[in-house]
Amino acid sequence: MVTMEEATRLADLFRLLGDPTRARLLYALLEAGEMCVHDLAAEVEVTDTAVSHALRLLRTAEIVSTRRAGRMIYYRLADAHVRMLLDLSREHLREVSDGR
Amino acid sequence: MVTMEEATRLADLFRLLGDPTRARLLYALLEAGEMCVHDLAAEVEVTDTAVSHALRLLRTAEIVSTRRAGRMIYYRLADAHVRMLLDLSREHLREVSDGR
DNA sequence: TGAACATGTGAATACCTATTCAGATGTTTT
DNA sequence: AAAACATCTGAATAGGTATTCACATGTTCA
Repeated sequence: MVTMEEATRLADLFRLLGDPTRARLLYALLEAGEMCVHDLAAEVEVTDTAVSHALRLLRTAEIVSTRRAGRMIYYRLADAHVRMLLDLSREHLREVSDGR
Repeated sequence: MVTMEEATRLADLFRLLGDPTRARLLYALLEAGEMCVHDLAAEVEVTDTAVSHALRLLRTAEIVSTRRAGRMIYYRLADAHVRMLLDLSREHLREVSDGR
């Protein structure tokens, strides 16, 4: 069973993935493994500031984690569950798309 | 690789799951298999109208599908991918919660 | 120490969206 | 046909949020 509180937290999780910028950031990380803010901004084609705001939300929710190296901060997906979630979703979408 | 268009569609998918009402509806369906609008409204504790609006979004996105039986319309999760996605997410959340 | 670089922060705006209300559609029952 | 029921629809409002701008923080290198 899923309690109301649990449903709220699940919705919170999904809502974080439910933004094009954040989704692109996460899939970029899924592919690359690790990236710094500036490179993520270039890849996703938004400003550094927007990326920073987006990453903060993902960091707070423990969807991504960080590693500092000099003045750069490298971001990566937090754990295997997140990777599986992104992977499964992408697969789902591609199979659904096939049927068109 | 994930194209920009694909990322947009993935975000669209996640955004639909990223609302407490819709999340509760989906997890109710994951458990029960099939439910009519009125029972869903009772389970999730919102008005029939709000449920109807929510279900329309999920239906349009092919996340749920329907079956008419008399004057009632039964909703169910559209496919196995959706069920896996919900299941995996719930598992993720529960494991993360353990670490507190 | 100071300049250049990488990232983070806070406030403001503009857009999006969930819910509500009133009423419409379609279905069954008598 | 009319009443009762189940669901849907459209418009309006209220609340949330992504982006931008200006600036702050922290780090390296000369």
